[in-house]
Amino acid sequence: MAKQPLISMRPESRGLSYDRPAASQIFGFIRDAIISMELLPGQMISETALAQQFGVSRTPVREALIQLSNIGFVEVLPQRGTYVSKFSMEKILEARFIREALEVAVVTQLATNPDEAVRLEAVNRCEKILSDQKTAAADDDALAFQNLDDSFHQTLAEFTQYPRVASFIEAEKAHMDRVRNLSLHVSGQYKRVLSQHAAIIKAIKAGSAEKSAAAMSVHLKDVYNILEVIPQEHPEYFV
Amino acid sequence: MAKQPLISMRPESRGLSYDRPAASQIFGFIRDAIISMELLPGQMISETALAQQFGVSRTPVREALIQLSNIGFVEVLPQRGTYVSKFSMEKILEARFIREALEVAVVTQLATNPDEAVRLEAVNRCEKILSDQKTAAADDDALAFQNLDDSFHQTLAEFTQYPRVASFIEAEKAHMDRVRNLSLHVSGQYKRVLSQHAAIIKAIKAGSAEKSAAAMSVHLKDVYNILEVIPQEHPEYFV
DNA sequence: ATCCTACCCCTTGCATACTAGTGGGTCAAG
DNA sequence: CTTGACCCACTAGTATGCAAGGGGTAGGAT
Repeated sequence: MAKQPLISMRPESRGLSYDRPAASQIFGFIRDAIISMELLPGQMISETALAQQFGVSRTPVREALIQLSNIGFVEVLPQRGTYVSKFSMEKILEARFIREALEVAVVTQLATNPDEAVRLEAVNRCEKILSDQKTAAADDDALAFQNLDDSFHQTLAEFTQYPRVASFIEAEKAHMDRVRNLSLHVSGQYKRVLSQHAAIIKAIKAGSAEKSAAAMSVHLKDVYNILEVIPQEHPEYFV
Repeated sequence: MAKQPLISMRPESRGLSYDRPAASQIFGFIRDAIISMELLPGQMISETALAQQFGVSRTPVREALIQLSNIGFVEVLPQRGTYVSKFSMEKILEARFIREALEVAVVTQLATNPDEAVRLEAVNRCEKILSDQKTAAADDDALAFQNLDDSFHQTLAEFTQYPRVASFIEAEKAHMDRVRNLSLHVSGQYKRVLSQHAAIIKAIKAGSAEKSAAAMSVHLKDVYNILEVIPQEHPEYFV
């Protein structure tokens, strides 16, 4: 009997593109499936099953899973199986710590950038995103809101000119998005996030490193709210 | 004819341990060889050659190389070869930026830790390392000095209780150690490093987040000195 | 002499086969 | 009914073979 596929794929995306390494594409598929909670914490994901589903051999799947274990999304237990990582308070706080460290450094560098034109462009682009976010909040479109939140932080990171900084932030952010996607507790949070983003922009515009850092720090500590309710609502996903 | 082995191995370490995945062990071997400049930037390292040398198949070697490419130590060019990454000013500055962001956050957290006993233990352990470092400097033992420098920063990072923070710092530091190992420009630097470490300890002891962060920031910006001479001395290792 | 072309070797990417080890399920003994 | 041993199915780790493509080289044409 055919098992339930681990990852649902639309027909047009069932096949992998031929002009890019299969392992890299598979990595992206699984990562997105984990972030969106399509693959649930604690769930076993077999190399063989994924290989059949993607129509490839175990080798590229295995390479993708190794990469995912590096960023803490799965855990590979030799001779036992590969499992989607469960949440743990320690790991979430760790991701938050790393992300805050990086993002504080990002806004500090940006706010103290002597080239005012650069600061202005950053501010303009972030204000555009913020205004779109207000629209998304008004429409109660949580998905769009979250994507724009991503854009906001990525845009800031790109101004460091250090691509790995942006990718690190994205990776650490993903850990928290995963938790956030457990339930849509965002309705009441729209307003707070919007005002926090506005405060960050304002501080950068003013060229104040201290205020920028403080505003970012406050913003990123906001997840503590969620962390007080979610573990109790979904204890099965926590270690 | 037998080619020159890529990595020199002592007889007793020529074989891999059987109770640990081969890929992981090989990863460590190659990483250390790259940091110590035993494998030179730009040098080609073939999967086949390494496999023969370690007495394994290409598979575990390949997995190790993929991991090394993730941390930017090698570059895998499909159908062309795998090469030890050359230095680039951008990548070095990027590593420095990430490391500063993390280490500043580390000492900030430590300095503001309300539990004074924890601060005291951190200070004590770091002072012990610092005193060993003074001995190493007096003996002009650059290798010991560098190892102790590692210990100093790792010890601080461990006090965050976030293991990934320590490993990130270690990884970013490795990029700079690689450059540093190009030549022993350290003789004149001993004194500066020692006083900078002392300043960091003093600020933590005083419980001042601002002073701790500033002291760490100054310390990590010190590499700029090296970066002004090394690229000119070894242009062949830079892109 | 120079340029172009065809070929061949070597590279990584992927597929397949095999090994060792874990955990569960079954069956028999107490 | 409980408990223990054994067997089997399935896991990840590794070995090996094949496919596809890039690059250098040799040889011929101009």
